[in-house]
Amino acid sequence: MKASIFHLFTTRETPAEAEIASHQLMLRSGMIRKLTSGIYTWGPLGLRVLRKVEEIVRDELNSAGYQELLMPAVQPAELWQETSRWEKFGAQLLKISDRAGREYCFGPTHEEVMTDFVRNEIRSYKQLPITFYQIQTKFRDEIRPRFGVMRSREFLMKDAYSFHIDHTSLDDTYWEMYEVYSRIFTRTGLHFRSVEADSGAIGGHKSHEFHVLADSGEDEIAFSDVSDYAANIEMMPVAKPGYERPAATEEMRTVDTPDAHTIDELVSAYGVPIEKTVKTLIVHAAEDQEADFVALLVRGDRALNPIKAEKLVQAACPLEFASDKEIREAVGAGPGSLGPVGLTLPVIADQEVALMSDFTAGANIEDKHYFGINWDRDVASPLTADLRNAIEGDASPDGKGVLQTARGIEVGHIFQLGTAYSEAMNAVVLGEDGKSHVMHMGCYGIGVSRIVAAAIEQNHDDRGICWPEPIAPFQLALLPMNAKKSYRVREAAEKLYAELLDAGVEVFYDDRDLRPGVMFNDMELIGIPHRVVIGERGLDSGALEYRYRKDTENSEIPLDGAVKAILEKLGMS
RNA sequence: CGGGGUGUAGCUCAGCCUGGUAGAGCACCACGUUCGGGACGUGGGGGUCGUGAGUUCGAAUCUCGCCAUCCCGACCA
Repeated sequence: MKASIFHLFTTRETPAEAEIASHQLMLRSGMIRKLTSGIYTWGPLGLRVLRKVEEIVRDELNSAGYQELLMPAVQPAELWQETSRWEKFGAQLLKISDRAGREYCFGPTHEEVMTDFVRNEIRSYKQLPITFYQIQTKFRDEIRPRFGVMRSREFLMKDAYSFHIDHTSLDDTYWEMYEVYSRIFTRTGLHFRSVEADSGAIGGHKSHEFHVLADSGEDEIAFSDVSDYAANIEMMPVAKPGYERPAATEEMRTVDTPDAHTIDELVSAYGVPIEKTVKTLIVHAAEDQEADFVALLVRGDRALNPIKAEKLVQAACPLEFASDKEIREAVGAGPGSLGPVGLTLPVIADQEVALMSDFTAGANIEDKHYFGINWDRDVASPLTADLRNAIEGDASPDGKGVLQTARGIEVGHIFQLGTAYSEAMNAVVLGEDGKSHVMHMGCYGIGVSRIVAAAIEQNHDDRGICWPEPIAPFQLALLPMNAKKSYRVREAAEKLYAELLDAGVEVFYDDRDLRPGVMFNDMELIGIPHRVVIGERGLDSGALEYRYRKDTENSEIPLDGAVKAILEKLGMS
């Protein structure tokens, strides 16, 4: 590709709207342009990267024997009503209607359409298992799109669906897909980690996420420092503490605490050790409960895990915190003065809280706390559950080692759906026994456009992007110095360019009449992995200059046999 | 949805407080000088100042509404 005919539009300044490195660099390099909130155009440069990622995904899935197809983006409401998701999916579902007033949505995912396709196509267990996939534009009306294509509303996704006669077959394909995903992410050249995950609203049984590791990631994952055990922090269980509750040593007493409405204030103003504090969170109760609210207790320095909390039978799902007003009406005191003693609401304590003694919590009286509270003596022992987030240093739930944490960007997710959709949509096949069987299903997603952003997040420096070679927009940048003035340079560059193209190299030949500094900066910004410079200086000594994007020093390549030497650098010989 | 911020040229921003008829840098066009790490000079094109109303002799500037956009939102108990 010649730069003179390629739309390269780089900027020196960082657009004000971009917060994180990948978003800034994608805008500065001209890979993407925003059309409107959460909706982006992929420019020629960005599209080359997107296509590279897509090709790796497609190639591995095809190799595994899965079949590509392409489904409509616009889907009729009736299909979604069959599974009740027309309502359940909520505001993320972009609903549209046609001229006759018929309702549709722009597909955020394709379980319904795929299940409909398969129930019409597949009649016999002999045709199973079968897996279809597509690479297609999805739309989810995110509450808060951000970070460019990292969390956009319109995005490119690979979604695959497998269909099975029974759960055993589903399990086989699930683990096969797990391996395929591992190969895909390995091939992109990114550092990733798979973790056990919450299957979330989609439901189902088993689920794993694949995360690209990056400090700016929105997800936190936890893993054992010695075993393979890893899970999203959302669902990482916390092991029951192995110790007994210490005996009470203090009497419970009421303390006026007008200055303490937060745990931090309690600690700083009254010298209470934070691990002796308990915070009380009031959430809405599930509809079938007698009480309207439930109190959840976690230690003052712990974070409530909302996923664990909403799985409690007593709590509403999705989790909803009580408002200030509701708390005052139900308890008689406001946030900042709440605690288990004298509380008339059902109480569920984190398992660790139940083992605390001599602790401090709000008195349910405005501006008062109880110090030296002990279970059984001052207040009945509560129901307990695992309610808090795991943190670094906790024992690994598999009993091996301690947990470490890292931040990640979720780029892949695989689920065992079971029969949730096939049952609702009556997707059945005839079995060996001559009877109808509801098919078992798996679904498997990869955020293709998100991978591009994640790759940059993981691979950049202060000069720009440092593409992993498998997904770089070009392999090599060929930069002639002052070609307009020097016939020799121009000739040599043109010749080398032609030879490299012949050899199948994806070369970006910068034939623009620009000062060298501009070329260097552009090439480093857009992150082309290999760079070859041709100048008068080098031609005099019979050499080309070579530099790898992540290096800081040049090396020389003899002009004689330069193509062969370059191919070696590119790993193509 | 709640809170906060911002809307002025393609981009980054100044001007607004204290009303007087729109600016800079980058980018773009032309010419010249430059030419191995984002050159310089001269000349030029480009903005109904988000939008609607109001106040005023006069509004980018003051007032109100609307729209768009960005950031934050259990961690408080």
